[in-house]
Amino acid sequence: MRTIPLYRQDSRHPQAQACAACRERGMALFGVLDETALDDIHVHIADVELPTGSVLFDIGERGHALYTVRTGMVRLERVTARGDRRVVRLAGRGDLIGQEALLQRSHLDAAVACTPVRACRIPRTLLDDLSDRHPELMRGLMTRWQEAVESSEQWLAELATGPARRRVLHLLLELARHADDGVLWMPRRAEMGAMLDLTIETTSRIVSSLRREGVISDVDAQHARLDVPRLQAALREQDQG
Amino acid sequence: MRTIPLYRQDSRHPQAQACAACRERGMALFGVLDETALDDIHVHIADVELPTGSVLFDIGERGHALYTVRTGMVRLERVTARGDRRVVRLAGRGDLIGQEALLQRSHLDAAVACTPVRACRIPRTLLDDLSDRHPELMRGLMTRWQEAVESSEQWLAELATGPARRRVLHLLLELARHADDGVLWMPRRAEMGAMLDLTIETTSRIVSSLRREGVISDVDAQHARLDVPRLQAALREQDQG
DNA sequence: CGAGCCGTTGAGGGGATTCAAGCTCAGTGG
DNA sequence: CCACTGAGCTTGAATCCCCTCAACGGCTCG
Repeated sequence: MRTIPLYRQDSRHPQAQACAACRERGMALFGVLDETALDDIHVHIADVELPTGSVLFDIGERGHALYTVRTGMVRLERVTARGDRRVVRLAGRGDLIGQEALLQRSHLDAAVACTPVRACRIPRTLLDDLSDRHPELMRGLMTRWQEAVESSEQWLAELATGPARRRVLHLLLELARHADDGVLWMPRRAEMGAMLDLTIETTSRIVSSLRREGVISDVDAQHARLDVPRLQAALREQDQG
Repeated sequence: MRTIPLYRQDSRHPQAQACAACRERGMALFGVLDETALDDIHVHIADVELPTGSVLFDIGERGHALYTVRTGMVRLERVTARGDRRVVRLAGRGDLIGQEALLQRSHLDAAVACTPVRACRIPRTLLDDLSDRHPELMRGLMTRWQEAVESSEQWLAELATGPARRRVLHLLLELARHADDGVLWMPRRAEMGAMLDLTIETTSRIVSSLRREGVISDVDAQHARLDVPRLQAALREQDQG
């Protein structure tokens, strides 16, 4: 296991430790940079803490920063031509959001904290500079972009397709991917509705029935434990029967 | 209006003319390159013609090339966990597809020609080389990637949301964006179904009724003319009433 | 001419929405 | 202490939309 150099451990910038921790997990965008380059950038990156409901950026804003999510969940949502909210993607630990800021474009969707969130705010100008001096960064950026495409298409294929029960089951799978200790975050029914294009009532009925079937069990109002084998079984029977 | 230099007009590489034409329209990925650089790349790029139904790349393939669509429509589709086809995006003139090849990743969705297609096949290795020597290309690449994200999220928000009629109307709008002369390509009912997650019968019923209402009128089996104002009106009434 | 594909239309059933009522729970103030 | 309130969740009943099953017509092609 790599250890953090001493001079970095008690650095004047607490951000240095945050960046180093990310690097350890191999999830940092700046993982490819060498240590001296890393030391330069901490000052520009802010580790922000956001309570549930905070807006990282809003629709139409000309973005000045990108964010890497460190903990918690962020939803990316937009307003349809019809006028209702539609969640198009979820971002969790390690995900990069707001890339469009790099292109000086305005955001087409809003990023809202679904849970308390810690994120690293990376100014656009920093990345502009870095990408000149460190072209090896580009590959990481492209990878993040591709991951956004894949995540969005995955969402379309599994969470926006088929009967309501199937969509809820797949949402639970998706939420489980982001759960660290077996306990997953349960969105409110209205939020699940915005994610799956269902009404509050339908969502509630399905969640209740899954609870009765033992697929999920409540931990508290916002968290539940998931019985993955049962969920898989439910999905199989759903997809064939 | 810019004219193509003589030496390029009767170049040994017919591709030179194709590339120049794209550049004229400002849609070329390589638009930022200067002319000598352009001359170098023609040899590597192939202008391919594909009949309806051709597969540009398939799910799971390790991609070796990217494609810019010059004419026609390409659908990007994948197979859901449930086992059915789901179209997640359409690509038309000027769109770049298959970027994941750059990252040496395998394709997560298949690209299939919906109509006769002309496309430029750009080998991965060419772009690898170019991005070293011409870092200004990166911005264009990132823009294309962002466009893929936006297109996929747009698809999710408008074509996968709400009642069937609304979804069909929005699909027609999307198809109209790619129509050059007021005549748009009408997919088969089964394809529209795969795009909107509807059955053939439901799709057929809605299309028929739109025809009766005068929103669309057939040109031939595969093409129709669209009355945009009526479509807009139909959408308004759909979304409010 | 029959076979097969595609689109259309009908009838019936099922699943999601709508409308409505009741529930729990936290916060508030009498 | 407890009624009051409002927000969020649940459940029921009726309606409507979409799917399923089925039949039929137009068209191409062997």
